[in-house]
Amino acid sequence: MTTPLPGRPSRGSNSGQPIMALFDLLGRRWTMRLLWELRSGPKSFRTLQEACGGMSPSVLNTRLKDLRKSLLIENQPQGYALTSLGDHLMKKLDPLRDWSEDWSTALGKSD
Amino acid sequence: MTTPLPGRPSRGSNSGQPIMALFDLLGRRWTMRLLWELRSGPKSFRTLQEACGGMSPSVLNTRLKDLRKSLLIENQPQGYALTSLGDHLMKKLDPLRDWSEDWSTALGKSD
DNA sequence: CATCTTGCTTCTCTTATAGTAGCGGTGTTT
DNA sequence: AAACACCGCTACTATAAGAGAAGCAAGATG
Repeated sequence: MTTPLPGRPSRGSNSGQPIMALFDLLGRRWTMRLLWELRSGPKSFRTLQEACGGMSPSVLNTRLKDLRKSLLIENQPQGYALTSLGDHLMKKLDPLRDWSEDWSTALGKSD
Repeated sequence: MTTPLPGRPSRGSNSGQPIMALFDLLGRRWTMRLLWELRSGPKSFRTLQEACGGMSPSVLNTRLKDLRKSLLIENQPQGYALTSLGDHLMKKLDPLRDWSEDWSTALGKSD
């Protein structure tokens, strides 16, 4: 499957609106999780794989490719790392942590 | 597949941390998109389907089920609508629209 | 009665992801 | 040099998720 990028139609959207491309990109298994794991600093391919519970290397590789194409991560000597663009995105996603706590409570599974 | 909920292990995470369950839930095709479409008010099954470019009714149905279980949407007389919980989540996701514009620019596809 | 819309269900086919194995390269230790 | 340990992958098969078309039962409308 092709990497979803703003400016060109994505899955279920022929408008090419950036937000739709973003949902298409993030709405794939492991994508948000991977970015989340990289918040704490660069990680190697295998470290990432372990951090994600032994996720399939084939999928990991395709995700890493997509995220690189999307300029959200880059391959540095220390390993894969968020770009400043990716870092900004994660900062936008950060409030989700608080929300998910409330969510947990609402569902009566309040840890 | 089972609906990911906080408090129980989700795909790639045996911790049951709410944020992981959230990523698991949102990291599925159409999920974020559906919530996004409901921001503007309640929509019927078929309206939603059209809004999402004719997405498969089978998938739509399972997503709606999942989102109801997760208390993010509910079935009202006017159609499917965000719960207050779902509405709060969308407010947290709203800054993504701005970010995606910057993203678009960075990729040189500035609309 | 006939016709429309709505919320689905059922079916088959294709695509995405999981899971295991292993390669070639680099660096370090013996 | 040989052995090991790591690295970023690639190739393969098996299963699960999603696409796409058809249609059905229930309710409203003519």
